[in-house]
Amino acid sequence: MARAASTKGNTRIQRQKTTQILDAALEVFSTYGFRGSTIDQIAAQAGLSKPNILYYFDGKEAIHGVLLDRLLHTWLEPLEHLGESENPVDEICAYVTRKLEMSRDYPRESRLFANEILQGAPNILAELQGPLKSLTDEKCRLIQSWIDAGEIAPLDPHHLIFSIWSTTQHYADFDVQVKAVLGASTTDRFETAQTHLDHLFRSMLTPRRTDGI
Amino acid sequence: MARAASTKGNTRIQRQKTTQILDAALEVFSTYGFRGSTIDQIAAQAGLSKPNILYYFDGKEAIHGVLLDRLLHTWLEPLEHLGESENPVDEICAYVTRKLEMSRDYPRESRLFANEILQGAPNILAELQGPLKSLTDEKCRLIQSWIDAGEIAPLDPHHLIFSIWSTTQHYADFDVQVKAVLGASTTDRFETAQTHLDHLFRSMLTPRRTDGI
DNA sequence: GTCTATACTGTGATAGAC
DNA sequence: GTCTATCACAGTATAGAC
Repeated sequence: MARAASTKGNTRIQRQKTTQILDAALEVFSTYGFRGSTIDQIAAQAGLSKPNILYYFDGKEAIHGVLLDRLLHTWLEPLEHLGESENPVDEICAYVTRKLEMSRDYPRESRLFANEILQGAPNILAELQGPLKSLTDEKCRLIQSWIDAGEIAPLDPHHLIFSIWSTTQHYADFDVQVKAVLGASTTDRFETAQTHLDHLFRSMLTPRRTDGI
Repeated sequence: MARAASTKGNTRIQRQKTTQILDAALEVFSTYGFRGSTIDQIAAQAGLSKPNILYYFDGKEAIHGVLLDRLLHTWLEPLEHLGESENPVDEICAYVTRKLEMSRDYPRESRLFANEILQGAPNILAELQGPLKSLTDEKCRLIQSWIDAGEIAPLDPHHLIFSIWSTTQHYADFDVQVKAVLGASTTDRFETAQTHLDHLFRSMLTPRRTDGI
């Protein structure tokens, strides 16, 4: 994977402009996808000239690559902290909450990731099969141990995680649809979603005496 | 919305080729997005020449428009049938199953839709705010009546629907990630998902005597 | 109706002045 | 280090032969 980042990060102004460009690129790439974005758009968004962008980065692909690199770190971080306290149900629900907060606070990152996966993950497939799979497998073993101890209801850990990812990221990736369907008064959609998702996963995770439903 | 479809559908061969082109375009658009796709790719996929494609459709956008039109009809159809039998919980779970089957059988349509929404729904925003919202609101009133009758647990109907859409479509839109994380033996992922999602929503929907969790 | 050849436009990237 | 001007190419679409 060509991940040729900007080699210019020495002076204060250089770091400032690099940040400025990456922020603009995140805005553009997350909205229009990689192919749908042009350097002109990024330049306009950043308030810089096109050649100036290309002075700081070795082309459009390089900017995209840097964004993806940073993204993966940010994205895996909440999952890494899963299981550091005691109560398993609360622990998983806290992870749900954290993921939903990320959809609210970093929707552009979520959409950048979604765009990449949707189109076959051409640039991060190796990371998915490597670091992401390792971390997920590790957390699935933890969840399985909670199941074996009877602390949460029996379920498939991998699919539980898929459900958490999909329901929370939906509020960032499909925000246009969410707002269209909710119509007026969408300002509290994240609060309502929080209550709903907490209820959803708590229902499923809480063990019951009568196992059969 | 420019929805200039092919006006050529009279002879047998014309209908055949139109279908052939639309199928090829669905394959390409769903994989690379609108901007990421070229007429060359569609032509190659369809086994036709580029000018031949443009003889049948008034440009790239027209093909995309026809696909989106057909998609919306297909996509809303399962939701329209929600509530035609008796048991509310089974009814909603059947809808979940139907949606999951669609992710399995029509992943390209799902990704085409996801691509469009993700990038702000430039071509179907009106349909989301109109037909989709109307239908969703109607079904939410139905769900609310089930809640009022105590037949399912109290919850937010809109967010329940969001959860159903996101969890089921995840298996089409994020299939690359699902397969990467599951690693080997991913052939039964839809069966496992089916069991998991049925359990997930059934847990949430089934009313309890003791209301507090 | 379908093809070959080609015009036109948008976009990524570079050269060279300042 | 940053800009203006420009190149080179890919991609949409059309003209005209057959």
